[in-house]
Amino acid sequence: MHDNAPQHEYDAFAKALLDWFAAARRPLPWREHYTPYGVWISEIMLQQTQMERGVDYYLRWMERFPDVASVATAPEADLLKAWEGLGYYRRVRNLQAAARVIMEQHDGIFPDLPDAIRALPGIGPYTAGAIASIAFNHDVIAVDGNVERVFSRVFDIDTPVREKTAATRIRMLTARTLPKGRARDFNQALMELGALVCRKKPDCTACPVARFCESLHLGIPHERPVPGRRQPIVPLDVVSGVLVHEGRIFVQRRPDTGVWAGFWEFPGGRIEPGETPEEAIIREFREETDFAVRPTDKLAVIRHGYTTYRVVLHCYLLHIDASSRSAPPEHPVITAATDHRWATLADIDALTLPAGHRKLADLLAADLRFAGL
DNA sequence: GATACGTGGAA
DNA sequence: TTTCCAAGTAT
Repeated sequence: MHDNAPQHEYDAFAKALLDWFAAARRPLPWREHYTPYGVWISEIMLQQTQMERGVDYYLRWMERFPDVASVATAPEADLLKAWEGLGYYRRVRNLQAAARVIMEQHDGIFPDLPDAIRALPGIGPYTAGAIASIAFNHDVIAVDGNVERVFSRVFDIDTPVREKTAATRIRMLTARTLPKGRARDFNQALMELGALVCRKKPDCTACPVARFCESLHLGIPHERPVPGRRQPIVPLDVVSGVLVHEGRIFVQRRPDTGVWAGFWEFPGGRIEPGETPEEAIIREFREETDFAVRPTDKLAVIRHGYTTYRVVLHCYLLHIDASSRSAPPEHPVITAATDHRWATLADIDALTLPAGHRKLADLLAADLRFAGL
């Protein structure tokens, strides 16, 4: 298709897409009946998150927090725990902030006007459009990564879709294609097509709108969308220490800003150039707690990534080094945290940990050496 | 516009 | 194993 195609061409595209969606739509829990609260939670949860992972979290969340009021009044730690493992934890805090705005400024009723939805914390242009259309069937677009991919192929857009010219064009094309009164199904159909058919490796033989697709006609759908500049991945070697003293494990709470804000963790940090992991963990504990520690065992090497880092996490079992001056166990000198605890494994299970540290905690729980803890 | 912000699945 | 990236937002 071309931008200057006649309107009936756009309409035919929309009809083919809607007919396909009616048959191919996946039965997802938030599609059983469209409630504003359910659509909101699902949309926030699925931001930059794969569908399969989202479903389990969604069902547990709805069980635990069935409405806006329950989110507004819940302890933040409970919300965070329910979100543990999903990533982008700022979403949780924004969720609660938005819930409180809805309770206080909208009488507890989820707003239906696009501008009012957009004004809520954590809701940007995509999510505002998604809620306004999917929950309320308002005639507004919802352009996410799927829609950008689909349209970059259908209209053979040869510049990166995130750059302004292409982004503006895609939104104009989406608005022109959207059939009045059908935004709920149309927006979901476009995303569903991107998720099931027009994927990174497109399955054009199964595509209901193949006859409209310019890049397919040119034989280059796999060359669309044109990738933008990507951030380099930074490899990082990190140490983490499980300090055991009198049957308890030392954990600390991260600051309220930055990555994993407010999360609990085993102390540690980056291995500096020229440093062994053992030297690094001793230094980190001295810096962060003023404890003198002695590594007694290497527990694991855990690989995980976060945002633009690829981390190798070297994990050590530690004890207080009686031969060195150390802060007393009950009075660490906390410099990198807002709180600390001498915890049992059951305590740790109930805290919220970053994924890498949660893996370490799970290893401890399965290790007979820690059976009494 | 660039960057911070997580995680695990897929290839 | 490494790389890419999935229903983005805030700053």
